[in-house]
Amino acid sequence: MISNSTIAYQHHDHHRCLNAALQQARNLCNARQLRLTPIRELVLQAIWQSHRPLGAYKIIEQLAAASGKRVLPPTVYRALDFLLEVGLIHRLATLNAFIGCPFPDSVHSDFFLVCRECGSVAECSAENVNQSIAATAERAGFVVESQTVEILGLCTPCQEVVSRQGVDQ
Amino acid sequence: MISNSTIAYQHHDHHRCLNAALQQARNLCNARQLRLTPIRELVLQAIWQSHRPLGAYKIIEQLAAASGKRVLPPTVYRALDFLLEVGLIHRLATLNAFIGCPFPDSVHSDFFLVCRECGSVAECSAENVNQSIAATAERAGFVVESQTVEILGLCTPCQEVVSRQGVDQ
DNA sequence: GATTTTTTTGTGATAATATAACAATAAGTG
DNA sequence: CACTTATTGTTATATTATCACAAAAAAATC
Repeated sequence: MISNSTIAYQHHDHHRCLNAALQQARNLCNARQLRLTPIRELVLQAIWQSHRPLGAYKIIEQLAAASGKRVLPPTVYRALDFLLEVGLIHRLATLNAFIGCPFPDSVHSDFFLVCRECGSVAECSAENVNQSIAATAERAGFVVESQTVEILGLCTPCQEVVSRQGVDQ
Repeated sequence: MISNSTIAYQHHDHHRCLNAALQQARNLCNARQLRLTPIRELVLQAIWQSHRPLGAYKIIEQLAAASGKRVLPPTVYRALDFLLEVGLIHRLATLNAFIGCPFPDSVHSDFFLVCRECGSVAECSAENVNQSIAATAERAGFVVESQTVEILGLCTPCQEVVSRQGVDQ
């Protein structure tokens, strides 16, 4: 299992996440002769502000607030399309929002653990999940091409918070 | 594994699906003292026109075309909310569309096999998938509350069609 | 280095999906 | 019947996403 769940839900020096992500993105684009233009990098940066997924219009607000750039929807969506294509970000279908990929170098079909309390999302790549899906699909005569797996629940820190609230009531 | 994949993707007498679904819905609502009002039933009927998921605005068109009813979005969305709540339909996050539940009586956490070629969707309930997800989530210290699993690929009949097209080119 | 081609971005308009707020009606209850 | 609750009607609007075409920037070619 590959996962960033131990980091995503805990207090941590998030600048390191951000910087690592940006550096990885630059390296990856360099290696593949892709252009990480200023807008694309700004969008990626906005998304990596936290481990909470960000909607396209929130990104627009972010860019306006942080860098004074006023970009319009098509520009942001084009940057998002690029980042999705390259694998630097993912789109969460259940949230209509985007999140940075912590391990963009390895090809993986992954799933997401969405905490309903703090909103943070961790990404997991687990072979047994992929295999059980593929096996079950096969039994139905179905050939898998891509999968969307998004799990809603509670991360470790929020489990405590919620159970305390339960006790208090 | 519970699944309607053998029916959904094949030619079949779909009236039986439709009638069975409507009858199940009436029984279920009766048993639970819920009101399957005309609009709710019409919406359910529209959704069960096929095994292809239907968007909310397509449902509105359907109702206008089939029964001459001109309903507005909030009405349809309220009917959809009711049907979702009761478990008579599901919403597919990747498609922003709704599909009838073939086995609404049993509580299940299920996943969906979406054929990219014909658009039909089968529903599967497989314990091994749920277990592998739960187990992997647990390893990440995450408590699962609900899950969204949508698989895109090719159903059995469409595999043949697509491979023939490949040969022809 | 100037010209051409390709890629990327800007801009206005609009499509597609979904909800808020409040009024009107219908159904259930004492 | 009077009253309460649940459901539907209606207007307006929020949210997410795309189309079409012009402008600008970068890359490729001569």
